[in-house]
Amino acid sequence: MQRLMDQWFLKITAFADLLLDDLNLLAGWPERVKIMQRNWIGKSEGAELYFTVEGQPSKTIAVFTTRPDTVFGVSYLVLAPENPLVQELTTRECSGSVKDYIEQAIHKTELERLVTEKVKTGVFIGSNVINPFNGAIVPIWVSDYVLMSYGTGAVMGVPAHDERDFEFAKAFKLPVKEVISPTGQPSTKLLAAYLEPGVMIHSGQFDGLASNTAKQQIIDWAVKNQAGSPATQYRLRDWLISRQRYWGCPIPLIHCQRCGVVPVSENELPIELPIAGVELTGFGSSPLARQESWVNVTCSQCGTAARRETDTMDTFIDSSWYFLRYTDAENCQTPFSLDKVNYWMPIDQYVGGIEHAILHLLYARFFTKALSALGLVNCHEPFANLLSQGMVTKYSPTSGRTEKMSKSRGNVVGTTDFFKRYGADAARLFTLFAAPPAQELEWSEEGAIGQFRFLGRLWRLVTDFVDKGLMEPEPIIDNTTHLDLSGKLLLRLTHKTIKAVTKDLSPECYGFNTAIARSMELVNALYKYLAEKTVSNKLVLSQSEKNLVSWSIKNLLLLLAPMAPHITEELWHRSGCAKNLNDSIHISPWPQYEDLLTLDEQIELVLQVNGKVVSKVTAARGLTQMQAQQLALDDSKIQGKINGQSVHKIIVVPDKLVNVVI
RNA sequence: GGGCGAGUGGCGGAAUGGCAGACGCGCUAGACUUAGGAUCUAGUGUAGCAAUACGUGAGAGUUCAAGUCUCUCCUCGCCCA
Repeated sequence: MQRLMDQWFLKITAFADLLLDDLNLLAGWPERVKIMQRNWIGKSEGAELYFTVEGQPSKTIAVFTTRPDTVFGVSYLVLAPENPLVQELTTRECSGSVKDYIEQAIHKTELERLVTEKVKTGVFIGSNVINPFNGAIVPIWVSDYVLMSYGTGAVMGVPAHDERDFEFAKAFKLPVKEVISPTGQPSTKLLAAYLEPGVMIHSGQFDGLASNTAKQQIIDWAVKNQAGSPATQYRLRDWLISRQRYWGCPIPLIHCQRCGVVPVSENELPIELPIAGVELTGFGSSPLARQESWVNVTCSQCGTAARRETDTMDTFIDSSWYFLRYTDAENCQTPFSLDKVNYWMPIDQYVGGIEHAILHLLYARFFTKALSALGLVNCHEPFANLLSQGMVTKYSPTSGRTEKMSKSRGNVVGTTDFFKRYGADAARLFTLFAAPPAQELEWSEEGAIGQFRFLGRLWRLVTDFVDKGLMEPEPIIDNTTHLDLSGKLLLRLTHKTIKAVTKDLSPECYGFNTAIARSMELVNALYKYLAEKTVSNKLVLSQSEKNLVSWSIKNLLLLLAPMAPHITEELWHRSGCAKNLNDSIHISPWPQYEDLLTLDEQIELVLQVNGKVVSKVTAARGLTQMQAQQLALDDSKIQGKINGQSVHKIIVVPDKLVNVVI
């Protein structure tokens, strides 16, 4: 059941164009979020056309349409049940059926009314209108597929070129008049609405034009003849902020008999919720309305008795600007100061769930634009970069499916127990490792324990090395460093890892999962290297090798620090890398790599015949095209495949692959 | 019904148009151990003893070369109606 109520709205529609256009400024936002916002705002351009009521030349009905080019195909007009014109224009003979119809229509929700598959309902109200373009007399109907809140609450019915109108006409045997055809020739029989552009027919002086061209000419004609005007509609509605709840920020307005609606004066703000004697019954009016001592106040303008507004605000209000308060949280005078808010805003990186793609992010953008228009903040957009992370999911025993983690689904995992057993670093590492951040993440206890094991490996690697007295807190790697082949490989892998992790952690990438995988590879390689250098249970390293391993470990810790902050800090101190007790790994400079040192001396060249891998050879890096070709042609397996056939061409991808096409 | 996204081993997932399956989980075998749900080593896409063949939802196309680009279809998810 719906009922009519006076409520408060914020006029977000006044910013519709700005909110739409400025999406183009948001290069750092995911495309799909911008698309959702665009659809939500739903700008459609077209015209309002005026139909004069037959027999009442002073009365016209305005309809909004995106397809003025179909106006010659109008076979009826439909009013929304709530449209006041229904009462005015219903004839006495029709009043009974119209009244019954409206009675049942207002009990339906908007969603029910707009379902397209649903059988169309409606009744004729007895009056007719005149089509200003061709003078045709068409009947006025009332039907619930038209909403009062969109456009003018009235639409023109063009069954030949609109799906819903087609259904409606079929249901009530109304004429279907084709006015646009793909070929310019009338169709023999229309089995469905034709929605595409085409050539105008049965449209008087517009016949033969392309329908897209005719659109503008029809609007021009309407303007010249006072039969309409260009118009733009938005799907976006004004933001209803009234809630009939106790928990919420009171709307700071007073209803005065004499002055009307008056804002509460600034020195009386904020209005606090009454605490004593509040009953939360869940029935009837807002609990606040029953708090007489709170509700009864004096008008801040005239001083006579008045009543407070008892609606509270939508909580989206708070989330629309909290980030501005964060810039100046201890300010007692104003919500935030200009210099601080302008120093920090816009936010470099905002992270939020995809479920906020529309409402929260649109409202926050709206607030920023409104405050910007008032000169309270300089930026026009609050969030420069947006990462919309996926939801955490888990198998739910109640439904038997993997779904969003929530209390109601009974698939929540408490962090406290997990932290006690495995630590916060393991939990953090797992959530970063299990999937890329934008994707859904399925919680798995086994997977998280895997991260715990990895941290154990890291811990033993570092502490064993330190306990053996081999750690050099200030390792020097230069041209006095002499390394064997496996030492060179470890040096190179460390440079490669720094390069890869640095790229993975950059805002363009945010590949935390691969960053962790790279770090694991480095840990594995360090174990392998140390095992290789252990002879009959004794680890023997030259000074150069001690420096190498120390340097590698130090960089490894730095790379992992953002993702496993606690254990890396502890190891940083234990390994003597911290300068003093107050020093921290988290303020240490990020590791540097040398591109030249990431390159392998020997590479594996893949040899293909017709795109299929036939052989692989090890070769020096940087071979010329000719050298690589020759290498392939000399290979015995390649020769076997060629087997005397003529070679059409050879494609060489330097340092990667040679493809012999026969 | 519309919009958007995604389909890759037993599982989560890697892969500037250039060796599909990095890394991890799980599993298998072994070592160590009083013990193991600890640790270490090796193996692990499918079929096959093997050589090899086949493999990224299905089908077509572009290309010397397609998980990746284009088209059609199927399934799932999210948002909207």
